[in-house]
Amino acid sequence: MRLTKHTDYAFRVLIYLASMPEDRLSTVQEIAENFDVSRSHIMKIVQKLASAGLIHSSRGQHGGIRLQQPKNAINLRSVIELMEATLTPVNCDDPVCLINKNCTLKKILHEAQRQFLEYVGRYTLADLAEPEVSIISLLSQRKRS
Amino acid sequence: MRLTKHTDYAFRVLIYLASMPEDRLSTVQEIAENFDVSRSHIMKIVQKLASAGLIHSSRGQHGGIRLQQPKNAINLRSVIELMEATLTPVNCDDPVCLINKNCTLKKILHEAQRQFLEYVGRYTLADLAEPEVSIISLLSQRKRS
DNA sequence: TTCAAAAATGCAAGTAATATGAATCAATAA
DNA sequence: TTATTGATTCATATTACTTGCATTTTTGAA
Repeated sequence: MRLTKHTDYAFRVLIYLASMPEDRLSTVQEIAENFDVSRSHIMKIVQKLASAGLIHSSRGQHGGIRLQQPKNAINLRSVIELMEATLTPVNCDDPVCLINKNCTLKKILHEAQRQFLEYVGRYTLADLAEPEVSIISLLSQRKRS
Repeated sequence: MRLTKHTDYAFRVLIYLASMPEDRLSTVQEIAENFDVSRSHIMKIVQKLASAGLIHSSRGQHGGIRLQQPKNAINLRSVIELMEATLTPVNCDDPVCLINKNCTLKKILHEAQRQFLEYVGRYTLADLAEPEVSIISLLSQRKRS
């Protein structure tokens, strides 16, 4: 009962990009170094985010990535739904549960899950950015140490 | 983002027991056969449920297991909290996230998780039992086929 | 007292999902 | 044409989950 690290990283990448000046392009390399994770790994997350239209990427020299949408248009729920492979709380079919048809439990759990997502869906990336704390400064602190 | 099968099985076991006459003792063997899962596996789930006081077990010949509490006293939330190893939506410390301290995301996700549990907590095992559909009959159907 | 049934426990291993990285390809601007 | 950067593919590591086997302990019944 935990989000995958992919989802976690996706949020971190988005927050990172959101903390940058809008016109600045970041690179996968740069993010990977700051997060201390391999380039290819971050790339996978970036790929998904890009193919979903959340971030924009451009190749070539002086290429890079940036948010494609305004911060307040990137809903947290959509990020979770994009990144998580499974979002159903139980799998009644493996192994098949004979109570299945009239199962109230399934309904309850699904509704609870729906409420989870509904709540998260009230927020956007804009709600995560805390202007008074620059992430860039935090990251540069790390480099110094 | 899914409950473990342990939790799933725990619910199935509890529903099974709840469908039995109160004075009847079921055995792990019997449940394992009906669910088509190994005895030892069901045993582990039963162990946890027993040590938490949800079901009562007695050894020896003519021993077995049964609910220890009335159906309406067994809260679904407590079952989840008992069975799930991790109930925090994200792990900000692995790898450590530098945004950590002022992270609004963490707060949002935790609150969403809280709402999930709060909702599930409104129901008890009694809400899952559907008297008009006997589980026992469903199970015997399976045996026939 | 002995025996059989049942839970309790510990050990080991299989399996699937997740997480990670290396290497290579393709595009683009200087 | 070359350096930079995203895109893609492949392989592997790791972890959590799942399962089964073997043995022990308890308890009621013969």
